[in-house]
Amino acid sequence: MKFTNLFAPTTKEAPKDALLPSHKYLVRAGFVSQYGSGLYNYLPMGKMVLDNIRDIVKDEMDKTGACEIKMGVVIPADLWKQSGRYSVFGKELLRLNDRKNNNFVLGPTHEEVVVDMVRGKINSYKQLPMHLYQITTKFRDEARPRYGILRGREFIMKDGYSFHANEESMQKEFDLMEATYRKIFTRLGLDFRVVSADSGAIGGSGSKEFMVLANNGEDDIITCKNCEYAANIEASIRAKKTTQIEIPKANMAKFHTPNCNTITDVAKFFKVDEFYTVKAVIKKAIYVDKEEVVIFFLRGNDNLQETKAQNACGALELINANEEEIKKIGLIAGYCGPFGLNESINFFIDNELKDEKNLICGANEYEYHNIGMSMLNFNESRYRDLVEVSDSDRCSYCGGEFEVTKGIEVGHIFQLGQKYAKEMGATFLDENGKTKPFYMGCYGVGVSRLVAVMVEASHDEKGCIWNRQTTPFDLDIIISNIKNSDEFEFGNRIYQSLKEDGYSVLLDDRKERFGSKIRDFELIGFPYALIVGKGLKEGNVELVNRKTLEKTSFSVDKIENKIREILA
RNA sequence: CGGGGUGUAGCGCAGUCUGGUAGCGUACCUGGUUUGGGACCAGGGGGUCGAAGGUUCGAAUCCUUUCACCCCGACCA
Repeated sequence: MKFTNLFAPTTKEAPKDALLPSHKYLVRAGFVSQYGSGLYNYLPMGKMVLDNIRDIVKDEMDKTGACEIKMGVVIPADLWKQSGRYSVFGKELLRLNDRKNNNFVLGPTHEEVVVDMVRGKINSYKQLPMHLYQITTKFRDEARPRYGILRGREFIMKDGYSFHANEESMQKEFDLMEATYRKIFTRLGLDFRVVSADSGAIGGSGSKEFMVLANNGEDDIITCKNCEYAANIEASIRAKKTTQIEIPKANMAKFHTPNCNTITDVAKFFKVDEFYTVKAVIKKAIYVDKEEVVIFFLRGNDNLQETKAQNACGALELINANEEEIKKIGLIAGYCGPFGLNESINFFIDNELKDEKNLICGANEYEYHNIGMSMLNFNESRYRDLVEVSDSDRCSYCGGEFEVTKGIEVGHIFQLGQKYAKEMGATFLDENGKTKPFYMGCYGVGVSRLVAVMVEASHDEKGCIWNRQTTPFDLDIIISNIKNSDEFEFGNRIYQSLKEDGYSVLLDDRKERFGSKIRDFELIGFPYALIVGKGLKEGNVELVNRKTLEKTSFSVDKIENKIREILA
């Protein structure tokens, strides 16, 4: 490709709203351009990178025996109603009507479509397992798109769906996909961690996320400094919290505690550690058809993990309850405790409080707390894991210290089980001729997001630094001055020769000054540049390594073999 | 969805308070001189000032409505 034929509008200045390096450089170097909130065009080089990533993903997927398909973007709402997700998915699901006023959605994910596709066509255990995947555009109407293509509304992902006759087969595929994803991200050259994750609205269990560690990540990751344990904070577990501080032994009693509506005040009042107090977090849970106030009880020195809390009560969403709502059901903010609650009130208690004694908690009476309380006699179903793990906690596997880091999610694999097949009536006959819903797994890779992640993981103050796996071109041949006929001819000759042998080269034949060309090379970030310039008079050209910015001089008769050797 | 901000040439911005011929940098076009780190000289093109309505002799500027984009938060299979 000649630069004069390439549409690559580079700029000196970044768009004012670009914050992250990946956003700035992808726009400045002419890889992508924005045309609406969370909507981006891929310019030629952006498309090349996207295709390079796509090819790696496809290659590894095909090796596992999965089949590539292509499902539509516009989906009849009825399919989403069958699975029940039409009402559950929330505002990220863009709903629209056609001319006949029928409801449709733009596909944010394709479980419904793929189940509908195989329903009635795969009807025997002999046809299983089967894995179908696609690499295509999705749409999620994000509340707040940001960070360029890292969190766009329209994006490209690889989503695969596997069908199985039993759980073992599903788990085997899950493990195969974990191994496959490791290969994909390793080939891309990324530093990633596989973490336990929350399954979110998609449902299912035992999901794992693939996280690229990055300061600009949107997810909090807990990693153990000592062992392999790593988890998204939404799903992380810890060794049970303990304390050396003396137990405030006391008989059950009620105390007048004026002005003690925070845990700090209560602990101070009784001169005990916050560890021995019970915190009540009052939330309003939103369900498909109703709302209710729910209370979550934790240790005074723990914080509520909202995703865990949401999962505990099965709500679509948790919001803060306001004072009026709290009052209305007879609760007193600041003095709320688990004992003596009205039977109609829904509440959950953190697992770690189970059977604990000598606790201080609100008495559900204005300015009164109970002391010497024991967490006995609550129904087992009240107990859930609710705490937010922090870096002061210890690993439940090895006792090691935790570290909290930021990560960008680039892959997520789920064991869906029979959820979708049951809801949508997708069944097969097993060995005994019995009707069974499929077991399913689903597996996603954020292909367009990876374009940004590659830059986020590899750039410097001058621009992008692409690796050989993803770069649009391996080599940029810079003709310093196209009016110098020797330079122009030599540049063209070596370009033709390499191109004919299938090397990925770009010839910068623009009528620009040397400075512009070298800066564009650094901004765009091809792995290598060949400078054909003033050294040519002495029979020399220079090879530049983008990563190190080192320039090495070679004689004109050796350079081509050298390049062939490097790019081999 | 809550709080805040910004819309003026392709891009980055000034002008708005205090109404009076729409500007600067950069990019672009033409000619010339340059040619190893984003050159210089000369000439030139490009705007319904986000949109609609109002006040006024006169609106980028004042008033009302509206749309878009961005930031913080909530949210994010």
